[in-house]
Amino acid sequence: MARLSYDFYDGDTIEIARNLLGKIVVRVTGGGTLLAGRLTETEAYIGRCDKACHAYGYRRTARTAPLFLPPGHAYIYLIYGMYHCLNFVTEPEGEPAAVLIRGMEAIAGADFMWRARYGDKPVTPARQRNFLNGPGKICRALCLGKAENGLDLTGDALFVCDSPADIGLPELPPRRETVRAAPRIGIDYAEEARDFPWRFTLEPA
DNA sequence: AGAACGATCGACT
DNA sequence: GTCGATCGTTCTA
Repeated sequence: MARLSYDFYDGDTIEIARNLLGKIVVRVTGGGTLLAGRLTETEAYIGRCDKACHAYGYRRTARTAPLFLPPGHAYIYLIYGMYHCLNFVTEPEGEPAAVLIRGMEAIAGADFMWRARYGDKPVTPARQRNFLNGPGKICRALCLGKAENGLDLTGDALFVCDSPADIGLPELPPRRETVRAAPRIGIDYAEEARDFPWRFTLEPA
């Protein structure tokens, strides 16, 4: 199946965060279930210059080690003791940086993801609105946790492709959309980096 | 060894 | 809008 290669991730993190919007994240679970979502929200984190990045100033610890892997790997960490966040490692190897995956629309395996998020709870408008609009929710839906930290994004368990056709699904109807840049969420401690407009969302034009 | 702190979420006023 | 849950990671000593 066609997927984005190493080269896509080997570059400027902000550019990649924008370029990821509209792309299809594909996850194949341990049980072989195909899950996919269209990316609608991302954030850039760059260790070299960004106090909000876990690897700010090239800080290298057990947790940040995956950020020093070559571009095109997954960085997944536990936050607030109960949620995981998925990132794609970017920049040339040795530059710790990544794109946080914050939002997507279900493309494949929606029923499986719903169950992973809500169990048997019934469908409600509120749950539909809040289905996949946060980093912790996405990891829950895609069954991503500590075990998947460091995964190679050119492998078969987790990757990104340009369109649903790349995984044998029908193309989506074209939509008029624009990219909005805004300050990132939940990093008020990060001093000047708090205001960097490195959060990108895909919105109706 | 102990303390402080989250790149969040869902329940609730 | 506010607030508590919950625990691994990191830092200090």
